Amino acid sequence: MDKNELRNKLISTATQLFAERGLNGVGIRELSKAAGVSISMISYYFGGKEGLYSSVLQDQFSSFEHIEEIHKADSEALDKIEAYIRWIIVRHRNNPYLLRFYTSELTNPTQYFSLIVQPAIGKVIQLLVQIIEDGIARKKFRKDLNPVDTVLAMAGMVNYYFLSTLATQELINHSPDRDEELIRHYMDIFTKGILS
Amino acid sequence: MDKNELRNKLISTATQLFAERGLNGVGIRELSKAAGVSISMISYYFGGKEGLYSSVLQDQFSSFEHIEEIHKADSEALDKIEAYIRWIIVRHRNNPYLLRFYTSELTNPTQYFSLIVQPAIGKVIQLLVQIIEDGIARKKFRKDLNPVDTVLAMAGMVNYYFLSTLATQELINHSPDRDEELIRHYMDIFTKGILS
DNA sequence: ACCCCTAAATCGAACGTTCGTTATAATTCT
DNA sequence: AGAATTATAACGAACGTTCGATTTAGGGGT
Repeated sequence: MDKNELRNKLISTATQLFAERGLNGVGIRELSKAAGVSISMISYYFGGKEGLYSSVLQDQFSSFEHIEEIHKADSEALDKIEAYIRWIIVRHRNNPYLLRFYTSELTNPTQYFSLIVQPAIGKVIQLLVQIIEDGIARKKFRKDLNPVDTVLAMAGMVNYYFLSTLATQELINHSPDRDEELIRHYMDIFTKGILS
Repeated sequence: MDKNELRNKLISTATQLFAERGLNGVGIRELSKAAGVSISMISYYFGGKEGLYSSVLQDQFSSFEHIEEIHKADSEALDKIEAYIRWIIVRHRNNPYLLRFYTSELTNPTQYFSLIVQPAIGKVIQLLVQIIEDGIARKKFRKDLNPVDTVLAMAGMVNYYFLSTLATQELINHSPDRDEELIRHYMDIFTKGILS
């Protein structure tokens, strides 16, 4: 048995339960039972329930660190934007729980927001702002764009698609099969607008 | 003293506390003390803590019922879209707590989601889809738009601006003074895209 | 090879606190 | 008088943490 198997089992179980019902919605008895581990292991490994939550958060937002990969050396601003949209979608597909922690921390920040969440989000936004500014400087994009607003518009479009899943299940097909179509569609709207 | 003053005081206090810390993050002792009301009144008026939460939810999403006002008889699709964006912004300005319940119920639905939240959101989306479809039919909008995706893109842009407030405080000014600029800017991006 | 010792890992029980609810009696208002 | 509201206490259940005991693994002495 791996030395860290128990630790990892706790984190993966906690990720699912905290995501589904929130930090205060899950007790450590239920959590440890679901993980098949003794209740005391939570304090032993993480210093307590809050420590476990912070480890979960750290794990969830660690995916943000690889955002630089969007910068494919010699690609154009538009390609980078598409790469970003693709990156968000892949992120949500690979980790359906991230959005819960994301919105939960943005609307009800815990003490770990400024240490874990804010830096991760800030890094991405900064990078995207640079891409937009670059596009404006090269006269690819309109020069009257506010870079930050523009970035939020783009990020909002994509993230909201996943956020609204529960409310739009009967209106559209959310299956990954449609992701490519979605990317093309959102790129189209974002670059050319909806006017004919 | 109004007969309903106590009831309203409980709802407004609960709205703030539930929004800030979630249903499970607030105890009824703290809640009743903050409202300046006896603890037994929660069960007396609402049948318990959950009942109070459901009343808060109902109150929060009641604002969605006046969405029809966007339909100014003889206005164009574009004007209706701007009216919607304006309506969202006013809604968030008037009630800074709504977004918390909105995202919380979308990512961690309680038993009241399908009764209160889903119908409210569904109604708005349906209306917006009609607007887009109408615009397409009148050849104002591109005919290759997927109406639902388009609506989500628009709603996402605006809502995400408010959702991301905590993470973008140091990047942009979120004061209402800038709302008109924001509306013009988002209308611009949404209709004409970012390309120059 | 065997035993001993230690440190880490793991366990389940118990602790004191807080939870939401309910009952009761006193008080205030109409 | 009667209704509304109060404060308080009690209830069992659940909470997060802690503690002593047990198991496990490995190294050193023989």
